[in-house]
Amino acid sequence: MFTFSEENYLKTIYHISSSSNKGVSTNAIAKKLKTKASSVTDMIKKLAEKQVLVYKKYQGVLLTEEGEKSAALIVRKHRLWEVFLVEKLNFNWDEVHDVAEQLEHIKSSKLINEIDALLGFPKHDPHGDPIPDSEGNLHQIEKKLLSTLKINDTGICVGVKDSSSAFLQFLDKLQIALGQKVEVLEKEDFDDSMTIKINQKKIIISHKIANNLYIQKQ
Amino acid sequence: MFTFSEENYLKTIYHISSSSNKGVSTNAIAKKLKTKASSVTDMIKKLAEKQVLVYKKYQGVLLTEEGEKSAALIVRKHRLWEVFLVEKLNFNWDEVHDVAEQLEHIKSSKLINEIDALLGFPKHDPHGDPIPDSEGNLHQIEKKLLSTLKINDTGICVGVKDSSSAFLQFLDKLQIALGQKVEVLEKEDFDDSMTIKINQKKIIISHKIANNLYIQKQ
DNA sequence: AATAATTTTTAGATAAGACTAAAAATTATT
DNA sequence: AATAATTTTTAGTCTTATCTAAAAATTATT
Repeated sequence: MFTFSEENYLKTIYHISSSSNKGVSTNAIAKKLKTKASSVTDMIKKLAEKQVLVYKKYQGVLLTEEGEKSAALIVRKHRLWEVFLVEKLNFNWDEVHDVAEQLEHIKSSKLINEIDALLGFPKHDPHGDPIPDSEGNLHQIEKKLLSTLKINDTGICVGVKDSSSAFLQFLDKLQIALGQKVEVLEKEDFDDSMTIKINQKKIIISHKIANNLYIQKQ
Repeated sequence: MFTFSEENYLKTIYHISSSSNKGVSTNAIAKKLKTKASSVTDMIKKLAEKQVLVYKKYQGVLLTEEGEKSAALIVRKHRLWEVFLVEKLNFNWDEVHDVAEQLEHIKSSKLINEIDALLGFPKHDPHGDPIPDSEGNLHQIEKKLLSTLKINDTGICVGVKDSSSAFLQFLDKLQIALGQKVEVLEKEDFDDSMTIKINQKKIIISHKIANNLYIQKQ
């Protein structure tokens, strides 16, 4: 069993290592957790003793198989709670993060399995991120950033890279939602903006937007 | 905002003072929280500084109006979560306590209000205990212990005094549930056992059982 | 009312998790 | 290869919430 704080470290290391797959640096962890490098060093030692990660001084850390599973199960809980909040409790997708951040630490396997069942065993959270199964395995779908598509490419909007409240609310305003079909009509070399057709409408979006929307190509 | 631990103290003091209505002693708190009297003294001082209770050395404590409201809102969360677990997630009434004990500390007024609405604004938890409203007000119904009824008295089973897993499971075995009509047929002076009619059946129950079942008299 | 028993408080210690400041190791730059 | 810049670790401190042991106050008993 892990403490609140240990779980947050595990989850953070899990997220960082998914994007790089070499040792996760002390500073990277500190930055994500908004804490100090010295605090990270302390906690890393503790987690290494608990065998959930491998730590060599100055070399960063890597999760062990057990650590990765534990982390995935926390992420699983986080994402299932997010779906629950949106599907059952009328939360908007930009309101769920902070609450899920608390709910993910509740210890009860029956609880999370029943939530899973109540929701019909969803595979993705409201931001399109995959939900690990009860063994901690994750099934990633193939997706690309909208910014990488070429003119006339089409696809389905399946996720967001940036899930900040500000970005999500902006998408709401543009009436862009996951599941919608997207077609690239034009690309502007000057500022990398794009004209796309989405939700029956033709709109111009900046590179920053296109670079934070995941598309599943057809 | 209160810490986890502060909330547990508040809740405990709230529960103890509801049954006595004079100063709550250090020892009583320590006993309920399974901690030491010295720890209680420390925490009491902290809570007194936060103005949620009044503390005079050697005199026990009393919640202030603010403290009572805060405590009631924690109890509200606890009981709403219990209803949720039973009504929506297939928990049995003897399985809900430990999980609700965790969930009651989640901070989000939207969350608890939506849960309340999802459940249809229930007034009682699965053990028959009243759920404080969002202002922290509690509407107690009139109820008596079954053991105090006389021969030929009838009523509705509305709550349990002891909500230990063991007792609840025992009631399940006897097929006794809240909402059922009860009639007292006989009382045995020798051991204070009773013969009652409940759920279409005539059964004999010990004093200990009768003394832990609340009845609303008709 | 004096003594005994109990309750409560104080004093000092410990563990978890965070911090600052300084030292040590690593990486980058000239 | 030497120095500079950066990263990481160590050492020591702080806060929260707990504990034990002893002292102080209250309550009960003779």
